[in-house]
Amino acid sequence: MKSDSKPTIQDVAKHADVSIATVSRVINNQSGVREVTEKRILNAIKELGYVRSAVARSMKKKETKMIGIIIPDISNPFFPKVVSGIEQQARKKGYYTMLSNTSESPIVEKEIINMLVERGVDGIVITTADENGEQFQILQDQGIPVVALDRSINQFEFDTVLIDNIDGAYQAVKRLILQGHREIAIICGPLNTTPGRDRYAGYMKALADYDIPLNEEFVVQGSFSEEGGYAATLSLSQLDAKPTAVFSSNNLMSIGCMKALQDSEWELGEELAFIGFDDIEIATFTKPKLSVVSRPMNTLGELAFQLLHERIQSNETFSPRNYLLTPELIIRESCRVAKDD
Amino acid sequence: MKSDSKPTIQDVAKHADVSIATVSRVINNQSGVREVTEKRILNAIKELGYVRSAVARSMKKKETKMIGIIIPDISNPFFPKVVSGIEQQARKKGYYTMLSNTSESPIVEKEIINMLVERGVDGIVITTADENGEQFQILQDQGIPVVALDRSINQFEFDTVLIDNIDGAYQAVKRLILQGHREIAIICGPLNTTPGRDRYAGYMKALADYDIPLNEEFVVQGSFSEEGGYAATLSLSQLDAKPTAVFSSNNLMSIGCMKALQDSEWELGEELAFIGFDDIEIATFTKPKLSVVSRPMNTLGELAFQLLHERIQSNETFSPRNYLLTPELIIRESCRVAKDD
DNA sequence: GTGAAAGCGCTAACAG
DNA sequence: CTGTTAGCGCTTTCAC
Repeated sequence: MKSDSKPTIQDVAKHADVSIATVSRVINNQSGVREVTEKRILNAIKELGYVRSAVARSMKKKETKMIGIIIPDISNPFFPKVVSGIEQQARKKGYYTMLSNTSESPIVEKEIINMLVERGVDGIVITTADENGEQFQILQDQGIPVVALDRSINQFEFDTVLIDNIDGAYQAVKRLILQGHREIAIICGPLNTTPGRDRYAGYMKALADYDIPLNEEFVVQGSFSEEGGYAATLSLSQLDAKPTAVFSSNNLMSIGCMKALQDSEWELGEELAFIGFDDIEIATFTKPKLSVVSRPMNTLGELAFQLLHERIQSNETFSPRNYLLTPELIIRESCRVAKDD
Repeated sequence: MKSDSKPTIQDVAKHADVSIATVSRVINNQSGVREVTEKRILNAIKELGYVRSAVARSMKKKETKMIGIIIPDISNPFFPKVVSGIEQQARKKGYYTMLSNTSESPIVEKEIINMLVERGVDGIVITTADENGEQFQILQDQGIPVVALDRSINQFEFDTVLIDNIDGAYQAVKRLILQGHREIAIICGPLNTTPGRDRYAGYMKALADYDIPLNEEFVVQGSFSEEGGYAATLSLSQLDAKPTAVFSSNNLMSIGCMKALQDSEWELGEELAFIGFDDIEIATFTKPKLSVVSRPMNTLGELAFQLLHERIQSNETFSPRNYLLTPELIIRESCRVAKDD
């Protein structure tokens, strides 16, 4: 049925000749309505094309059944995978998700957080663009449950679901070392992020454990992006004494790295071994195929929602839970080469 | 300030010793409030940690400043790009977006549409999973503006922003023909979707224009996914008389196709030319590099929001606008080979 | 079983 | 300039 203004519960009540209370009972599947009455109401609803207003409902019930998801880079395939995990669980529990993208901008992130608070979301899962920011104050003040995913949040006590980045990087670099490499470079991400810092730490730890002195020329840095990886690799390629192996801190950077390799005359394989953090689509199309550190992305998302949901449900406050998931080293071909043999 | 229940406009009014109307004026940046008063109110807001409830506001104003975005596959990199375009424009106009993923399920899509209607979104941009479905009835009934992106919607008159799929496929296949190929296969997407159908139509048209008879063995079909492309390519590879060129209808399918090529002994290059619809990350990592049909994804999104916004703003109804954007053929290496020379 | 009525927090006349 | 007041559409006691 078409009509100018959307029908309300009032209209339905009038049409079915009952009170709005009864209509409310029906649309909320509450018992205690005679079957005939219910049928009459259901009929009126259909005829009028009535849709219950979630806005009014939220107003009354003080819950929106919406959770916000904030990610820093929708173009990074890692996040869609994680988001799927969250969504899947959320749907099961009757929650809907609002996904927003900050493009790594703390300013945008702050705006989005405020927006979500205004909109009254029941909780937020966030991979922040600024781990030290003050933008979370409002969430704490308003008592909105938050789960930090993949990147921790300082100065605020939220639940966290992180990856053991140190271990992941450590395993990768260790592998490189055990294959005989000693000239191992790292393409670092931003060191003001947990993943950036920790992956670097894992690299350092591996070197230390195997008594390999740090060559500062082999530590290059960039943003978590293709461009970042490209520039870093290029600078590495211009070194007089090039490394024999490279560890890349991020999937996008790995792609940039591969492109740089193509553009310079530096060849993967004999000349250069490689392991990257996070699996990527191109990994099996390069020659040799890329070895990578892989993360359980779906699980990450599922777990994050579970923690969030527990907090939304519970009235009591309890101290933050911190989960650390273990990544897995997937060996393909790019680290088979032992240079010095 | 922490407090148990969130402060309301009432609390602020009391705290600043004014009426709620005045507070409302201030938080809405309306003129006509003495500066001292305003300061007092601003102060109270800060002290109380007050946040305006968008729920209550929406209830009163009958607008939510939210638009819904519905996409069928968040893992397909095409969509994040499009979504970025939408978001960018939306943010400029003060709208926020709710992104939902149907995973190509019409059932989920229907649920999401209902959810968005209940939530009172001001408009919807959708790439539907079911072009013939009835799920749009409710949108029409409620008078909610809709823009169909990338896939048209039958039986309902919504604005559309589409790609000229026929032309894109036509150009690609024509190119293959002009290089000397006559045994050209197509990996089709689902023929109950516009893109699937139209790309097939473009293929047929090119064959017809150049008097190449259709070989039905060269027409294989699958879902718009890696698996779909993989299976299709495999079946092609088992033909006694294999094609000398393949046109793939979708980015994910192209990836599957490449994987299948690796797994069979069928080699891109001398043996086989290739062009795929949509550019992909791996395109420059295969040997030879892949030629592709590329689409202006960002523009697609931007345009979609613009159309939507015009409708949201306007009170009058006007007949649907249909945009058709032109894709571009990017020639790399995978179609240089002319078999019969 | 069903209805009447009181708000949820806000905006927007309308008064003063 | 500022305050009073009437809803927006719904859920939820509390009566009957």
